[in-house]
This record gives sequence, structure tokens and C-alpha cells, in this order.
Amino acid sequence: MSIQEKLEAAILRALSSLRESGTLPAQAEIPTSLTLERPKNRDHGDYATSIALALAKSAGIPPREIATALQGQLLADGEIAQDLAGVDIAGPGFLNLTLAKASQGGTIEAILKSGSEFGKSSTLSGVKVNLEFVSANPTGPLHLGHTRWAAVGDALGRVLSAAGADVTREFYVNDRGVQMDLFGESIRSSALGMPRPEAGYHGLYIDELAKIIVESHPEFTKLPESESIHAFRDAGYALQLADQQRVLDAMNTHFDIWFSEKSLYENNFFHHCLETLKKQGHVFEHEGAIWLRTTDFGDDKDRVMIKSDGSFAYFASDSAYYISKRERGFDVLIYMLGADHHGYVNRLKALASCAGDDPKKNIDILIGQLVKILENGEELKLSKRAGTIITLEELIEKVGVDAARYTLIRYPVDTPMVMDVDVLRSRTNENPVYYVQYAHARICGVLRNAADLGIAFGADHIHPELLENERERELIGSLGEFPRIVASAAELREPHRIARYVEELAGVYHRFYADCRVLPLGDEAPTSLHSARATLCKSTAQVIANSLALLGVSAPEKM
RNA sequence: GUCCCAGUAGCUCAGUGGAUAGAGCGACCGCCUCCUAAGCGGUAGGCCACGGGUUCAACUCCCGUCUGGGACACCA
Repeated sequence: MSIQEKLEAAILRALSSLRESGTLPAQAEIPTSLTLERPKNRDHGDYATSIALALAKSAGIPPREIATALQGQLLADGEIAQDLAGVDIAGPGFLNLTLAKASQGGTIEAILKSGSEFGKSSTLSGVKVNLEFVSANPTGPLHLGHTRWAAVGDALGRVLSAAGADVTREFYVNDRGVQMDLFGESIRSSALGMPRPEAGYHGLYIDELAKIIVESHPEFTKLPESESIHAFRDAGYALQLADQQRVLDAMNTHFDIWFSEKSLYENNFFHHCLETLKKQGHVFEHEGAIWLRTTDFGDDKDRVMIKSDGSFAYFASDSAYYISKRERGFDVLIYMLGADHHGYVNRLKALASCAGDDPKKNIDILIGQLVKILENGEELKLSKRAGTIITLEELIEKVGVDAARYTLIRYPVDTPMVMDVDVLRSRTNENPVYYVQYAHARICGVLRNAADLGIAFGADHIHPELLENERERELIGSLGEFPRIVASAAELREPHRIARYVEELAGVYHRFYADCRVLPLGDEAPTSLHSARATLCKSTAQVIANSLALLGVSAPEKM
């Protein structure tokens, strides 16, 4: 149990004993859990709680009076009193807690003991999560519109796993339907030197695909039109999907399952889904088409699953895919969609309700705003190579995987963002990924030197009582926050919190480094303080590395 | 017309109901004879779009207005 959790438990304990003793009346609304705040102002201690303010009304007692009683309880609590150097009442009734030095050492010890496991929790343990992201059509290269999810989705998967969830990352492959046929037709047209279909695909990559396919299968061009289109379609699809997989792999983004849309219609699965939905009573027939009455659950119109001509509407796939995920045992289905799909939110939630589920619990839809990319101050839209828009691969070539991933992840997804290629290539404070990586490399350098000088550091050399500098206190405080940051990032599905946190941590470290000499100067003899500071450095490097690992960004030992 | 998102320092943006609203860039002034200056410190810069409401407490929650961006097919 971390020191923070210990304190939280102690406060709850204090509150209930105050109620038992009659200091707090029975009608006081004592919460069952509470989270301590980290005050921004150093004068307000290491942790603070406003619980006295919150209780004042229901208890009918002035907040400062409650705070005073609480203060007395905490100081008399044998299990916690020795961890506290101070319990102060401030302002209207805040309770400010200052940790004893020895308790701060507990944070360092926990980090060194847990290593790469530090920060993990069990807040989501037992929850089976299906995380679906990217899900690009396999009819072209991955482009800028997919990059944000490729990075954020992957990071979210890592964060959820760190919080104990059982996560399956899934890529939905739209391998059937009109678009696929157009794709095949476009490749075939290129192979035969014919004009492309009007609504078809026009990128140069189509010509490349055509060339590759014709080389290995010249006979495709001689097949009857329909068969030929299908042959080109299937071959092109296989090549394009493999290409997407290669690029995602290079992006350090990995999937557990590549789910085929086509498979939803094999082995009578769709029919089974329809029967399942019918049992819930929201399926109906109208003018020869089969509908789902999503308006029963707040959708603005009902949705067609099977059109009157017997063909499947897109919503048929959505429905069957949803049923498939639930039948495969997932409790929480996370969908990561682009802003252009926000109209899907209501119908997907209504679909969950139509299937008898609770949309608040079983489905979670994240909408990502657009990404723009700037180079030399101009927006990049056209890509010579793809003939359409800039590809994910080109972005990686320009700025590298670490910078691309980090930048894409560090903003909340519901705000539009601009990536400036020139900034991402710069090696200054302006470029947060370097700022953070540099802090890690810097620590590694110090620790190499420490080892050369024969200075001992590690779990046996924490010496918390020697770490008296304000910068040291600040650094230890930041390190201790990591587990709660991971837990909240997972709960809120906001991996950008990890990035913001590690930037803050790197800043705190750089300030510590500027003020506190870690290694002996000149001929100075090594002391316990040198060991203690080197140990603090080591634990900081560990937390930075753990943070970057959650983002899928490397933590270099040298730069 | 309906719906979604945004509006915070000159610029790009953080900020899960708490105390004096933050960071980077840009501007100005400083810090390397010794651990990575890809770093650190300081100064200047804010009616948190506007108006109501809820609350002990609102940048944060609710309603409305204005401005900007996007979405609204028996399309995939």
C-alpha cells in the first residue's frame, strides 16, 4: 500500500471514529472513499484534503471545527502518526499533510523493488476489454487520418493493461462490400491500361499494385470481367493489408486480432446474430427490409440491416460485429472513431441497448478530432507517392517513430491538433519527446559515472533523512504520483495524461539536477548523500522509462 | 434546421469542483574551469468568449448567447 493510500485510509478511519464518539452527528455524509489532492503550493504540504469543507453542511458544523477534530484523530492514530511531520489546518478548512522524511523513502523503495512493474495496478482487473482502433479499409495505404489512433489506441491498450485489464486489440478489416469491388476494378483498369472508374481509387499505389499482381498472375487480365475484378481485388487486398501491417509494426503498434468483416457472414453467423437480436424484441420488417428499432433507445432514426433487395446494409455488419465481440466474452467494447463518424455514437449505443446491454457499462466510444501536419509553415496535404494524402509511413520517415507517437499521444483526442514537422525534428525544449528522453539519458549518464567512481546506490542506499533539499522533496513527490496517474489515465481512457505527467517529472528532475550535485566534486570523498542522490536518480530513471513504455516510446540511455 | 467538438498569455496548447490558473515557443535579462547547456533561473504577458444558474467553493457542472470547425444517406 502506498503512503497515499495509507493516509486516505487513515482519514476515513478518523472520520468514522469521530462519528462513533459523537463529534460528528449521524447525519454527516461521510464518503466511503476519498482521494487526497496534491497541492500546487509547497506551503500546503505534500497532500491535502477538503473533506472538512465537504462535510460541513451535512454535519451542521463549521469546516474548521471538523478539520481540527480530524487533525487530533490523525495525530493520535498510532498507525499513521509517525508518517506525518505535520497536519495543518488552512484557509476555510483544508487539512494539509506533510510527510515525514522516512515515509518519503518508502516511495523510492517501492519503485526500486517493483522496477518495470511500478505504476501497475489492479483497478481494472478482471475486466475484459475489446479495444478496436485504426480499422482502415484495406484499399490503400494508412494515412494521416489513421495515425492518431495508431499511436493513441496502442498507448491506451498499454495503459489499460497496466491498470490490470485483460485487453484485446482488434483491427476490423472491411474486406467486403462495394468499396472492395471498386478497389479491384481500379487495379484491373490500371493493369489493362483502361481509365479508372469514376468513383474508384486513383492513387499511384494502384498502379504499383497492378504491376506486382500482373507480374505474378498475368492470367488475371484474361479472365472474364467479373472474375478478373475479383481476382485483382483479392490479390490487391492481400498486398495492401500486408502493407498496413508492416507499417503499423514499424510504428510499434500491435494488434491481437485482425477481424474480417466477411467472416461475419460465414457459417450462418449473421443469421444467428439476427435471431439473438430478435429475442430482445427490437427487430421489425417494413417495406420488405429488416430494421432495428434503435429509436427505442434515443437514436434519431431506425436502422436498416437487410435492404429490401436482400443485400446487407452496413449496419448489418455493425450489429453482427457487436454481437460477436460480446459473445467472445468482452465486458467493455471500446471504439475509437474519427470525428467524421460521430454520428455513429448514438446508433452504436442504441445497438448495445437493443442487444440487451447497458451502453453506459458495455460500450465506450472515443471520438478523435483531425490531425494536421505542417512543414515549413505549410500544411501538408498532397503526397506525391500515394497520390492522395500523406501516409503514416511518410510521417515516420520525416520525424521518426518516437517523435510521431509521442506527439500524437500528448494531446487529448477530442481536440484537433497540429503536428509541426520542423518542431518534431528540433532538439530543444520545444520538442517534448526530446525533453523527456534527454532527462532519461542524462540520468543514465550520471549513473554510469557513479558506477565508475565506485559509488553504491540502490535499495540499500535510500537514506531518506539526508534528502533535505526542496528539489529532492519535489522529485520524490512527483515519483509517488505515477501509480495514480496510470490508474486515472486508464479509467478516463486518456493516455495523454501519461505524457503530461512524464514531462512534468522530467522538468522536476532537470531542476533537481541543476540544484543538487549528485556525484562528488573533484577529489571529494563519496558520502552517503552521494549514494542517496544516485539512488533517487535511479528511481527517477525507472519511472521515466515506465512512462515512456506505456506510450510505446523508447527511453535511450545515451543521446 | 438538428447534433458533436472547441473558444484559457502574442502563438501552440495543458488544467479528473478546491487555496495565488500553468507549460513550451516568441520578447527581454542571466547561468557551463567539475555529474549530458538537447539543461536551469528570472522579468514581462490573463474580465479562462459572453450572460445567467447550482455550490461553502466554478476555467471545471447546468441553461442560454456569440464565434470557429465538423457531422447529419435503404453510402460504404
